[in-house]
Amino acid sequence: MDPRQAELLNSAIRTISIRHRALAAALLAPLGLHPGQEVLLFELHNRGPLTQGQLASASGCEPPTITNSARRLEAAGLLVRTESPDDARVTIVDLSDRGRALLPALQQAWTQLAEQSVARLLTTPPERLVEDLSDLASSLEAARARCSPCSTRSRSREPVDEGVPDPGSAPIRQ
Amino acid sequence: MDPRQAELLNSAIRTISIRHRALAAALLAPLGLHPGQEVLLFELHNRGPLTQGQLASASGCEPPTITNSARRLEAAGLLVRTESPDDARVTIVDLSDRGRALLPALQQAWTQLAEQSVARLLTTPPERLVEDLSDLASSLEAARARCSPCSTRSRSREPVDEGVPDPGSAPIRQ
DNA sequence: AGCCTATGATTATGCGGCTAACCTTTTGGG
DNA sequence: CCCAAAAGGTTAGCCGCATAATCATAGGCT
Repeated sequence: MDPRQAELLNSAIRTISIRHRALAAALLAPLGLHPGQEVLLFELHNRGPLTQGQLASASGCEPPTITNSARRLEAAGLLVRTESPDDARVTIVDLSDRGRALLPALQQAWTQLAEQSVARLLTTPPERLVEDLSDLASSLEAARARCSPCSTRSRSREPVDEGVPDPGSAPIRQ
Repeated sequence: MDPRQAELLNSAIRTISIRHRALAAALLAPLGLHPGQEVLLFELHNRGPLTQGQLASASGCEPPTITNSARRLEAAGLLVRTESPDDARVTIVDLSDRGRALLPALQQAWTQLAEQSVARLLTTPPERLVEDLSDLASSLEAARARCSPCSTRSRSREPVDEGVPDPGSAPIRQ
């Protein structure tokens, strides 16, 4: 791919990520929520009580993220976490009454977010934009699915000897 | 806007943000970089030495973010920060030799990121996707510019009565 | 039964990003 | 000339999100 096009694509995605999140923050703040938290509430609303693992995959993030976010939302009184009676490992999370009461306003904020996001489009019909974004989202999800099984290989208890860890081949860590 | 469409739009943007970042992390890790850091290096490469403030607006994030990221990149030896001789307040940041040496590999990773992002598109021509994403990015940038100067006034606020500090009207903070 | 693995969740740690508050240096009036 | 306002950065604190390591329970297999 042309490096110029690549740069355009990556930069556009970065801008969209940051600005959409900022807009979400502004619209969710009156409801006492941070961006990302609303997704958990929506998933619980649409699918009913969920295991934290289910909530993780439903919301597209990793289990530790759910642990922390669910804890905060529980402290805020918006959801309840209970131990499963069937399996002592799993914790089931569900909306609380306060959480449920928040949903209409949340739905409204969610709609405003989308409206304001596309309000200044110059050349793109919103319907086509949604289709293209969904297509891109699927493409990225597929890329992830293809890359993931390679690294998540046969986890035997015996630690695999990887040789000498390359000192320059990992992200900076301070 | 139709709530269904709004949900599709917001969810797609969320998925794109998370997955694109994850893919970037995977491609940048061999170079010792985290997603977001490459942007600073590219900007310095394309525009020459910059003030941290200029770097902030060029990279689309806030000054405190630059302070921390630039510090880490300096610690990694990829860039240099020097006090401006003209103005004791400003610090000028520029690529180091090591940072410059990293650019070709960075350019390659950046291109791979874009290629892999669009590799599984089903119905969307990549050129159109780039155009639409750029349009959306501009729209969101414009929304930000519009919301920033005015203090959220013009809308009629029916839900919350301004006057008593509502204990639930700010993001959850623990 | 006994062990070994798989699974669900949590802890620890780190990064990018943000806002609010603060410090320092410049600058612009009176 | 001096002092107040503006401008550039940093600090402190928080959140979402991630990976790696750990803990605890469930399940399978001999």
